[in-house]
Amino acid sequence: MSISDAESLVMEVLWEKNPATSDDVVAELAKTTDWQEPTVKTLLNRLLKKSAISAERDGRRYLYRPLLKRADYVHAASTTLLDRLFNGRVAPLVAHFSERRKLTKKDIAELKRLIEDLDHDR
Amino acid sequence: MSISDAESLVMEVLWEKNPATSDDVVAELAKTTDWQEPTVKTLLNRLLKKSAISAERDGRRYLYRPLLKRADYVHAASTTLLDRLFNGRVAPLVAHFSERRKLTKKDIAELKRLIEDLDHDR
DNA sequence: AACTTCAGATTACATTCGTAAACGGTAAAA
DNA sequence: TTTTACCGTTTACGAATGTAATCTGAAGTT
Repeated sequence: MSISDAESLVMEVLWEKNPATSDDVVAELAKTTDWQEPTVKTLLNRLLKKSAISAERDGRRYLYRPLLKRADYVHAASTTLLDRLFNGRVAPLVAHFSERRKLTKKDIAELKRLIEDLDHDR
Repeated sequence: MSISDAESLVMEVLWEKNPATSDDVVAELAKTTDWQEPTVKTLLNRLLKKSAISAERDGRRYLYRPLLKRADYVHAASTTLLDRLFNGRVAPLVAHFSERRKLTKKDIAELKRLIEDLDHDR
């Protein structure tokens, strides 16, 4: 069962603030979307049904927590993209962005360090 | 108007064989999916409507050609993912795969060369 | 000229998604 | 204790998507 785009915005909020009440989530998403309260509640419920989050009663409300870890979600999404578009490999993606001149100086510096470190400790 | 997952498989075929008849596409996709002929034709029509491909009459059939370039599609999809998950930057994605030990030796070698080249010609 | 075939066009239909309104029960207030 | 408010639950509904069957018209065959 996969997380839709809209649902992933809710997950992002919970990854930032854990746990959160539905009001927290509504408030946070109001900053970046036009979603009404019922919309956010629907998304919370769909995520519950998918076991991507948990809900623990706290008096009259619930505290929602992410069950799915962000890193795992990121990994799944990234791997899917790499598989579909770059034969599952990272270097071709970097090459693509390089060709398009979309690597910032910062990117290049970071990549350099990364590669050096990798080369060393092995 | 965006290209759905199923539609993108049709595009991949057209990027490989350009132009292609619907039969070509059906035959090619039969290797990797269970799709019936009408399914593929529906997808071709939806892509036509989206102007992602063109159709030129050739006797009784059509020759289909991609209008959308693969590199552009790849770029749009990759950018969307980077923006949503890595603040729009490439290096953090590479770092993520590095942490997960998903960089192959080949990746590392290629990245090294890439970075060296980038460092030089500028 | 009538019959058949084949490709594209039209129609179909269940599911997921985005977006939200309406309902209902329990805690708080009067 | 009756009323109100609030929060979660249920229902809604159009658009997109995955998947395909059926219709139609023109081309080929007899």
